[in-house]
Amino acid sequence: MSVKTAKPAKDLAIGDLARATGVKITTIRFYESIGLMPEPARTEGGRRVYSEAHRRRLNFVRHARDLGFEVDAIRELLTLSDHPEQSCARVDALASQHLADVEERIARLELLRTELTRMVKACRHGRVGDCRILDTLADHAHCATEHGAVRD
Amino acid sequence: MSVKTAKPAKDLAIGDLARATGVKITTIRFYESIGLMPEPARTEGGRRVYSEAHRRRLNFVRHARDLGFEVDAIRELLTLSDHPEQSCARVDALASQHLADVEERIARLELLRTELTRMVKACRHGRVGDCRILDTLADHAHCATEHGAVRD
DNA sequence: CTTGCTCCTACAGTGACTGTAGGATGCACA
DNA sequence: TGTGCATCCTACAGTCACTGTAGGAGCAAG
Repeated sequence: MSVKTAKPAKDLAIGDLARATGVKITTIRFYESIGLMPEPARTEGGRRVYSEAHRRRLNFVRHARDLGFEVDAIRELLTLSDHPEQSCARVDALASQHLADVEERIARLELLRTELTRMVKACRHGRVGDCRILDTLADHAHCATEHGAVRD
Repeated sequence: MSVKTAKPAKDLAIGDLARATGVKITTIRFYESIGLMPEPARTEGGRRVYSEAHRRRLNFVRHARDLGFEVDAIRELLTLSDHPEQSCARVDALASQHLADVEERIARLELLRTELTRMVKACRHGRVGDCRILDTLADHAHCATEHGAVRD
């Protein structure tokens, strides 16, 4: 009763994989060098040959990076997804922590936005000598970001 | 009619300057190496000696960094502030551009927050094999950040 | 056989610092 | 005058997640 849809198991060159996932060739090689992607098979000429499993894994990595997860977190998520019987509490914790980080960055950036908006509005478009923006930078007596700067 | 308050013109060691501005010693030396701070005088033993002018300049740099300005922008702001007769249009442009950058980053992070919140809420706290978070990372059919990822 | 695209390795560069090693200086106190 | 210790010095490697470059080799079509 085996179905007739023979899986093509199509091999992909690194360029094909790059196009299929939207990850640059150099980045794929970089992911291999840091162990995010396994070392693929090679042709006789030494070129990398990827499978569908590689494509799925790289998609996972890319999506996690798009969501801002750090490489170490992605490494852990990949390990976790290889153990489907375990509790997903750790997955939840990683995602929740990342969400908290994102929210903190938003909060800091909103303080920055407030301060910068005030600065820009104060500008009278005169000469540098009378510039309120530079005054603010020089004096900085009342800055919203005084305790705990942003540092991106 | 000269006033009696003789300016002390107090010299500062690098550690004093660090305490006065909240910038680490290593960072002060780094700013000197990239030309944000001028090379100070030295004692006979080779230690850096700073003046009040240095302190003011370093405060300016620190405040600008706290507000997220990049080093190149700060370099330009410093140059501008040395020419008080010029128009401050360029200062305004730098600050406005930076504000726009901050707002764009906020917008991107808010998309991220939406997506991450959805992911975390979908988690059923079961086993990894049923994890919705990992599903989202693997499939990623409907991601808000599909066009233009964050990359911090 | 040649053209031109794809791919290879190895390494340096990015930004804004931080950390470390190994040694010199300078000042207070005995 | 000695000694102990905080402060300071230079030089360089490490951080993060890539990106860019140099110099060459593989491979398919014309």
